[in-house]
Amino acid sequence: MDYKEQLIAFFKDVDARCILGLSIDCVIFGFYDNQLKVLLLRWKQSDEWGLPGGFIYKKESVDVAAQRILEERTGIKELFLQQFHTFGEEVRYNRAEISRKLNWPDNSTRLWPDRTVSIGYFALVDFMKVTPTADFLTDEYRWLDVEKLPPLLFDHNHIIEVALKTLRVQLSWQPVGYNLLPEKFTMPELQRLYETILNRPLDPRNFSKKMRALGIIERLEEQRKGGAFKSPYLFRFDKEKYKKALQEGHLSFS
Amino acid sequence: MDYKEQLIAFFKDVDARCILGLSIDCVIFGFYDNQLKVLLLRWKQSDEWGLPGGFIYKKESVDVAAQRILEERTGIKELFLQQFHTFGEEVRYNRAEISRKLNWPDNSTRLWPDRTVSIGYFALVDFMKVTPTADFLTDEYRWLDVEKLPPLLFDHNHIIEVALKTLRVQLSWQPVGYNLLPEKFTMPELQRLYETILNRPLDPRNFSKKMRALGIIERLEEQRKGGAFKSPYLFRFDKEKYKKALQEGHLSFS
DNA sequence: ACTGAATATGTATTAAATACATAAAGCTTA
DNA sequence: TAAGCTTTATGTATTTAATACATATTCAGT
Repeated sequence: MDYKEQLIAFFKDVDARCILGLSIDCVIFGFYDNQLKVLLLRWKQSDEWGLPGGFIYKKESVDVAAQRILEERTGIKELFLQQFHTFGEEVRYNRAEISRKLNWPDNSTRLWPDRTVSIGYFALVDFMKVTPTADFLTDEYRWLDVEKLPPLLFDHNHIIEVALKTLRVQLSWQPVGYNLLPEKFTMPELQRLYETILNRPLDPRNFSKKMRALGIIERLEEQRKGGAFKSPYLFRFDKEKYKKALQEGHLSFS
Repeated sequence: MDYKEQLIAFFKDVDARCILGLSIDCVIFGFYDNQLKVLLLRWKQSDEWGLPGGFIYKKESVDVAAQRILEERTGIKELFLQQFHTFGEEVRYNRAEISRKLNWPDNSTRLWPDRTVSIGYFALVDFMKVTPTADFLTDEYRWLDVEKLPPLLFDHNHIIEVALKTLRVQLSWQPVGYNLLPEKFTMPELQRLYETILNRPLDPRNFSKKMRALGIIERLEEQRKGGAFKSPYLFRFDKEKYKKALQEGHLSFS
């Protein structure tokens, strides 16, 4: 089977098994090289980038579908995943244009409805734990800096903007930022993460004070050796205390 | 045409003109008698209550559809309306059960998909400006106290809970509460609104100080006469300043 | 004019956010 | 092996915001 035949078979399958006219788009955030990244994919046989997404099985909740899609693409099971907005503009894409850009055989590739409503989820993942797995629709996965995105397919630039805005609000509300770091991290790493997401510098003394006052991270005896300079202490996120604090509504961060 | 015929015709029309498997549910909040109310409807020929909702035309954005549905039902054009969550559980209702409860002719009333994903919007309206307009599907509209809701159809109790939670968070973030009051209101009225939504008492001196410090309401010379006691001053919401403050991100309220 | 029930308001206290500077560590290289 | 460079770690004073709290005023009704 060549690509075109595969495509046709794939969409036939999707149209049979999935809800029509409804999709999921995932904004997967990672943090690396002091920059906030989004995991994007390049469509087969094209130079077009877009968000990983997928469809919802007829017998599957939307949340479960989002989890499934993420797992398929990142290999990660446990992650911070949250619905943030549903995109229901009348015109979110031009079917013919998409077909052309993606080198799809013709408009009849599938029973595409004229429009698709898409439910947006964003995920916060530990960059290092992700092994993006391309499927036959995808040539390549790449982490791109959120500040330097090319024009993406569909309304994906807009979706990422909304996700980012939501992330910023949430960050000032609860310390979701942990999810972007490895299990053990240093205080400066955490600070740079916050600085990156909030897009402003923070004072190291005040930051450290505040984070530690939240009582949901613990400092380990261990230090990170091998850096060129003074060895920083490692910290670990205390999930138990975090959950407890969340339930009691004590968490807010500005 | 009797009701059953009307129903069949109606759903035939919906199925032809609207997106299948996707709906909108509106949680319309109002404030009256020192209580937060939700506008609910009683379905024709039944004792079952539920949220007003509707479907999205094939050529209509979801936001516009929500506005349209609200306007149809409340007569209000300008209102605070916001998408808050999309409900995509696999099982949100039992088609047979609903048909039975609503005395619909049989399961073939329409080409109902086995499931419907619903996009939730909530609206904040000035109770007094609303004239609920029943359509042929509806026997009655009624404002019910959010704290004393009967079991509703579908997952509507759940939807209201999520809306309420969102409203509380938003209230502590920006003073959306104005939208629930008439153009001119007194400080104690505003305070009781906040107390009701946040479900806790507030100190009148601190409350007044804080609200006035936000700089988005103005005290009028006018006082409300005729009450049995000391006449309270009237205040008015300054939309211009509010917008400006929002843009500059100055607004937060806890 | 007296009563009752709500309105209006100021100050002191506490807690949180902010501003700010220096010493210590660890690798590099001279 | 000492000096240098860069990063980490940390405390205190100041400002701002949140909280706690009590009394005089108004006006309809009697």
